[in-house]
Amino acid sequence: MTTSTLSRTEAVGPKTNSARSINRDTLLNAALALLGPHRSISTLSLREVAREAGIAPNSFYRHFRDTDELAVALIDSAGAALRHIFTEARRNIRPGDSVTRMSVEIFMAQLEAEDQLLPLLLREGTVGSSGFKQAVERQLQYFENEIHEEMVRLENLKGNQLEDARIAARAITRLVFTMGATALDQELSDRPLLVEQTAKMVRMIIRGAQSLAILADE
Amino acid sequence: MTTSTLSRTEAVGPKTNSARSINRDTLLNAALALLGPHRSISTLSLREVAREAGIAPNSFYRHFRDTDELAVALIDSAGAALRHIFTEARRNIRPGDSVTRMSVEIFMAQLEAEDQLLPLLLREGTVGSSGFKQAVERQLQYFENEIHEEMVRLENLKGNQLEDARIAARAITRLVFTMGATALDQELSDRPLLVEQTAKMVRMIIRGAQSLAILADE
DNA sequence: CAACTGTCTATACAGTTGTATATTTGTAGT
DNA sequence: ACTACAAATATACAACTGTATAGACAGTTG
Repeated sequence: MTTSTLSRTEAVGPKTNSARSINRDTLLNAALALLGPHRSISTLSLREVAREAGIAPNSFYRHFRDTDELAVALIDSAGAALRHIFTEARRNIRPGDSVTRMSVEIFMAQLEAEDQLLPLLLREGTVGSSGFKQAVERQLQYFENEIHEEMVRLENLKGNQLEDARIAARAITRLVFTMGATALDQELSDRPLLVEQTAKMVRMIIRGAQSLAILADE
Repeated sequence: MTTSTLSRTEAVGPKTNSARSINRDTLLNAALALLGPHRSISTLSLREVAREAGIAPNSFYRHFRDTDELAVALIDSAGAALRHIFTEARRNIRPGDSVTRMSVEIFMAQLEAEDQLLPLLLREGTVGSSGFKQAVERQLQYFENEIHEEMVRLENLKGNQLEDARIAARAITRLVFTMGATALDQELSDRPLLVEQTAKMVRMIIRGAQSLAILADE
């Protein structure tokens, strides 16, 4: 799952290494295991990851220049996996269901998923090296694009116009991610309420965007 | 400025210490100086702060249990100072001005303020100890409350009803803070555009909230 | 003055970190 | 089977961390 974006190198694998070969993915998984649900990537040390992966500290350099490069790879990987989950899940939505609520629910469900990929993306937006922050930003923009497309598509069906759909999509992305991050630090029992609130927020934005568009038409 | 919330202890000051006395504030300022515009609190070490403040490492313990306690104090202090700035600035808005746009502009202006208090609050929401994250959350809720009050007040004037004003206020707070954090990592020249976008997002939320309220009434 | 107070410092220690260097190991090619 | 080579390791080092311990200093009390 998490390996999909990183298989570039292993396809060219020069040696048919022994079964216990060490790739970038081994290290990524080790890092993921260390992170758990609350710890931040920036606190990972090179030695710690190497230890977890069962290799010597220096072997780390064969795969990543430093922990920062690993962090970026982790973000890219998590983002790709998540987007896959989302597009897959959205394909199965039956017509008539509330798309926004459905999406928010899928989103929040991922908070508790075993792989802990979403928390990764939620937590790490604002700290770290600039390269790292750019990686997170990139992933957010992918989501933003998908939401944008979805909005345009739906509104075309309804024959309405959406002014600044781009901005609305941006607002929705950021808002949902922020609320998700908030949810991470709260009790599990509070989450349904948060899902409800977040869905309502999203509806506010969509309706507000429509309303502003109508005004602009007159 | 940043000392307002922390003057508890110094008022009871037991000794008339020599002129170069070391308070919590001295350490807070040292930490602030080290942080600069991009560095995260969590990377501060006890020794580093002590060095910057010009005291021995162990003296740190006289004022804070650990760097985490200092971080919480820093957040509380920054939040209080910022809220003061905002309420002050909002008092001077002339009737007829767009409150939301005005507020967003004030907000974004604080991004470049010398004290760097806002960036502090924007950056540190999602990482760190749970105590620290709660401190940030607390500050966000203060802002949320103020926006809520403002919304209720304005909508009373217009005779409209606001459904879920609370949720709308929450959405606005989180969204503006997130967009602010995004702005921090972008070129200065891009910021006016971001201000525009963010203001529009806020207007979407407000209008969406109104629109949903009207629907609920029928 | 002497004793006591709280504040700050100096020294020290064990642990961890990133990385430079040299060495071993396992596999492929001829 | 022997060499060549890449991958992984072992050892080492200087820097830094948080903190334990003990001592120096100034100000307030008796």
